[in-house]
Amino acid sequence: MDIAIKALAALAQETRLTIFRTLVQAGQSGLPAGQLAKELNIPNATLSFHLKELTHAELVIARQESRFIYYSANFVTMNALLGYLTENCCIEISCSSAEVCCDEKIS
Amino acid sequence: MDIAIKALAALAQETRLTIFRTLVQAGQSGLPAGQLAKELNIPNATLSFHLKELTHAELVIARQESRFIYYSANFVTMNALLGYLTENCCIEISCSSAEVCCDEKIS
DNA sequence: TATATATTTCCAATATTATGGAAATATGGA
DNA sequence: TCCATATTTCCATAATATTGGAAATATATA
Repeated sequence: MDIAIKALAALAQETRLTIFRTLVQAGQSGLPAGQLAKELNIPNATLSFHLKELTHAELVIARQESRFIYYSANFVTMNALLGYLTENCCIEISCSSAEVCCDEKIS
Repeated sequence: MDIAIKALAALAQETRLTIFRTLVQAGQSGLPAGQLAKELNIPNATLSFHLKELTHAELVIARQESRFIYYSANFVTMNALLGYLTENCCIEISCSSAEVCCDEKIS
């Protein structure tokens, strides 16, 4: 539950939801911070703050690559969140296995 | 997106997530405010505040019944939220129709 | 109408979050 | 080592959220 709350809180903010959606679209490889900042027109300091929040909620993964830091969406956590919400929405209601998307079996 | 953010923000808070989960378990009929307060051991004023937040986010529905006000989970909004998250998590990834639960076809 | 019960509003204190400029830090290449 | 680039930390400010006690409101029953 704590994990779910952290993830929900991380996504419940326009700037961060936009960042996350952009990263989802960018796929597994993700994007470097600078490019994100340019693309979304967000000051570096602000972006850094929000990326830290997302990373702390484990919704985003950072990896260093030469002098760039690439950020990418963490589909595992997103899956877990959807699973949690689905379970807690479906209790005692015949709920067909609301299968979750974005399995790790990708690439 | 605005709607999603409101719903996420509403659920991203321990007290409210607990309230919501309790209401989900209570099913369609829901629970009166007083019983919720007793059950969860939350001061009336605090509960009222959070119920207002949840109602404002359309995650909860209030209906008057004699002198009680029954609150119940709004499965339609919850479905929409799950749909939104699923879509925005699945872009460009072969994602089988992650069918949503809790359809309104109940009762 | 008077009374008991249910719920909300009001209020003030406290805590948390968001923002962006400027300075600091890290990294790789010349 | 020195320089340019990428990213983060630091800081102050402003905005927003959470909490619960007390008073106000609504509703049903006698």
